[in-house]
Amino acid sequence: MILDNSKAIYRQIIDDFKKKIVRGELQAGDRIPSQREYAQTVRVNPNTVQRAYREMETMQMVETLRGQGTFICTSQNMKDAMKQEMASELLEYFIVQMRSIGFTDAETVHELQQAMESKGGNGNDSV
Amino acid sequence: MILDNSKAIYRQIIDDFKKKIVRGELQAGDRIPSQREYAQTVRVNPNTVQRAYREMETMQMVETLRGQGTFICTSQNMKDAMKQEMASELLEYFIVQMRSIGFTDAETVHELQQAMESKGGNGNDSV
Amino acid sequence: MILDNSKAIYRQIIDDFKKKIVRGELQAGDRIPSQREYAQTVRVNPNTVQRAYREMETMQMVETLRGQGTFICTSQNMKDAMKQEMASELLEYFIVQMRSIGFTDAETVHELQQAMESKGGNGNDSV
Amino acid sequence: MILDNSKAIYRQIIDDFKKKIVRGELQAGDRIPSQREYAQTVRVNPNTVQRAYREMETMQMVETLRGQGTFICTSQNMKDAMKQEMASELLEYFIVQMRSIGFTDAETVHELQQAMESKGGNGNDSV
DNA sequence: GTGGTCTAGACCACC
DNA sequence: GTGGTCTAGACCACC
Repeated sequence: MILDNSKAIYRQIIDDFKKKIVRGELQAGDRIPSQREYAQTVRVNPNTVQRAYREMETMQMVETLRGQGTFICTSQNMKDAMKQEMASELLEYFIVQMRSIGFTDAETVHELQQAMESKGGNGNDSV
Repeated sequence: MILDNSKAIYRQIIDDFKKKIVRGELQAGDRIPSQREYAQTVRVNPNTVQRAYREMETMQMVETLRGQGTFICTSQNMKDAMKQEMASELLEYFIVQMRSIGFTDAETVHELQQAMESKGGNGNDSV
Repeated sequence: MILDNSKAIYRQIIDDFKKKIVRGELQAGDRIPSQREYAQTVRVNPNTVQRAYREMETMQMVETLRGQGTFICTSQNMKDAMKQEMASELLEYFIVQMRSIGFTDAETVHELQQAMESKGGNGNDSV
Repeated sequence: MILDNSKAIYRQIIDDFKKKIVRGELQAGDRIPSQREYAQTVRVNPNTVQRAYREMETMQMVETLRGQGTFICTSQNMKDAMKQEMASELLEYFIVQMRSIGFTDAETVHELQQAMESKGGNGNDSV
């Protein structure tokens, strides 16, 4: 994972796990690295990792089993909510930026459809 | 302007000027801050600013008159090209991200149209 | 390579590579010295060499592969253009100087032809 | 006068006077600056200027009248010789460079004639 | 004041 | 090892 300073590091850590869960790279029951491990690989202060893990526990994204480690425990509902939340952020950013450089909403939709075609379908549209 | 470390500083400076030009905040003939001024306000080394300005000169976004300053000199063609380039980047990022979290292209278009409505038109669609 | 202060060092470096390419001493695919190596041999700051290399990259004279080095990548078209550009500079300088010391153009041509003979052909004129 | 370090400074000083004489900017009888004046305006060590002036005196390009200054004293013969010498240097350099970038002598002559035309006659060819 | 060049040296990413 | 970015600061040329 690559960190930047656009937002707090612990937030970036959480968002990274969210992405992996929504994308299906991590599933309920999967073990994630220990805080110590994680802190070492990402070169981040262990306290920062602890804060991220604690918040994920509060949100019920993960659960910690003493002596065993930390595990993903997202329900389907939670995954759906996270997916919608991430989509909202992407949509918000996309709309604001396109408007700010002078595209009308209609133009933006048109450009989007064209770009999707030229980039090839994502396979989900096929029968 | 706020800097992060997601990309090189000199690149961020260039992109910021591009945005301002495409948005019409800066027009051909406008003088931009001197290298030293700019460096002071964004707290960056003058050499870094100079690199950004030099590359903008190469791209013919600006022209510099020694002893006088640096001036915007973008043609309409160049503005159009920059607008399209910026749109392409936004589209690319948006499409890739939405696909990666499991939206089909059709769903993405639908979500976009809904989000646009709920955020209010951008004024360009109205009569 | 010998540096003087008639023009910027980075320009002299670029011009030296141009000459070598036009003369065929360097060909597409050839690796040129690393920035550090070059800086040491000509006793110049690595940053100055990097600026020269970077501008050559922009001009598409070379391409750089991070971690591997910098390589000549001039097309035949580019070589022809560089050759003509160098010739133009030489011609411009020669004509201006000869005129300034009082030679008519006809006299200059005559002097040139005489000098060529006395210096021996360049081998390309012979049968 | 602009100095570079391509050759010894005193040589550059002499050559500069030669040029001015051959071009007619300086004529026999004209007074040139005192050594002290010259050293100040060109920001050069007075000893260097002295060496240049002394050599010009030896060559009989100038003569120094005690208490009055230094004066140009070139004969027509000397001017012709200097003109020819300067031409030789220009020719030598031009021929070598054009050959080195791959022009045959015939091509060089052709390019020269074309360049002379496109730059307009020097006025000496007219009736 | 303005921009242009250069040095010295740090730290990073990729190989 | 390679190139890429950035800082700090000097000195120059043009206005």
